[in-house]
Amino acid sequence: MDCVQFYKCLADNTRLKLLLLIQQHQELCVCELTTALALSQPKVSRHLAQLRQCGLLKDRRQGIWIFYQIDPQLSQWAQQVIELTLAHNVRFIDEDNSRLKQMGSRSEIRQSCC
Amino acid sequence: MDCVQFYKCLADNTRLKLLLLIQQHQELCVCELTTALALSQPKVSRHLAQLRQCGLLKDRRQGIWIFYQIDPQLSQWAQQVIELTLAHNVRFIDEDNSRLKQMGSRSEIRQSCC
DNA sequence: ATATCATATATGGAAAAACGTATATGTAAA
DNA sequence: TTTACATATACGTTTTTCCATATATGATAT
Repeated sequence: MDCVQFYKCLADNTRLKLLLLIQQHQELCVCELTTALALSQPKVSRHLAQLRQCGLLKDRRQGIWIFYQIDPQLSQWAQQVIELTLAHNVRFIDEDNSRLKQMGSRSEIRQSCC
Repeated sequence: MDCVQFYKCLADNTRLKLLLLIQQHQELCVCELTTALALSQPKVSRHLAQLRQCGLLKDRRQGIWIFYQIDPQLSQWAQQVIELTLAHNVRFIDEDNSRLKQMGSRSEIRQSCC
C-alpha cells in the first residue's frame, strides 16, 4: 500500500465520509451511503469504486444490494489511521448519520433496503 | 483542524516526504530539505508554505536559515497519524535520508548550512 | 550602500481530479 | 422475457492542483 495513494483516497470530502461511515457501522450498502451523504448515486458509486480499487474497501453482493466494508487485508497502520480519524472526528459525519438513522432501523433496512 | 484539509496536505509525494523527514529529525532547515528531496527550492518552499498555512508546520528563523518543525499546536490525533505513518513507512524516505546524510554531520550543518 | 545568500511569492500554463448526465450491467420479480 | 430496481461505468466538461520560471524579500557581510 503506497502511502501517498492511501492519503489521496482520504483527501476528498465524499470519500472520507464514506470511509468513516463504513468504519463506524462495519458494513453499509450503496443505497444507505447514498442516502446518508445525500448525494447522487453515480457520484457515490464512483468514489466507492476508487476506494475498492485502491484496496481500502471490499464489496459483497447480497441479492440486489452491494455491501461495502473496510477491506480486512488493508495494512494495519492504514486501518489504525482510519480508526483514529473516526474517533476524533465523529462530528464530521453527524448529519450523515442522522440521515442514515431516518431510513429506519437496521433490521428493517436489511429486509427492504431502499 | 478540518480533517479533509489535513489529508489533502498528506496527499502529495513532496509534502508527505517533507512531513515525515521533519517528524523524524525534529527540525530541518529549507536547504536541508531541498537537498534531501533533490528538488528545486521554489517547489520545496511552496509546499512548506502550504503545510505552514494549514497548521501542520511551524517555522523559526535563525539568521539566514529558516527551520521547520511539526507545529506543536497541531491536534493530537493528527500528530499521531503522522507518527504512525512514519513508523510504518520509513523506507518511503530512505533515499532522501541518505542524501541528507551526505550533506555532512548535523553539527557541521548547523554551522555552515548549505 | 551594495552584494550575496537563503527563502518566499507571483504568474501563466499543464496535468490531474471531480463532476453531471447519460447509459450499461446484473439481479429479481411478474 | 419483459419490467423494475440497485449499482456501475463512460464521456465530455469544469475545477483544482501542480509545476517551472521569474522575481521579490530579508538577513548578513563587505
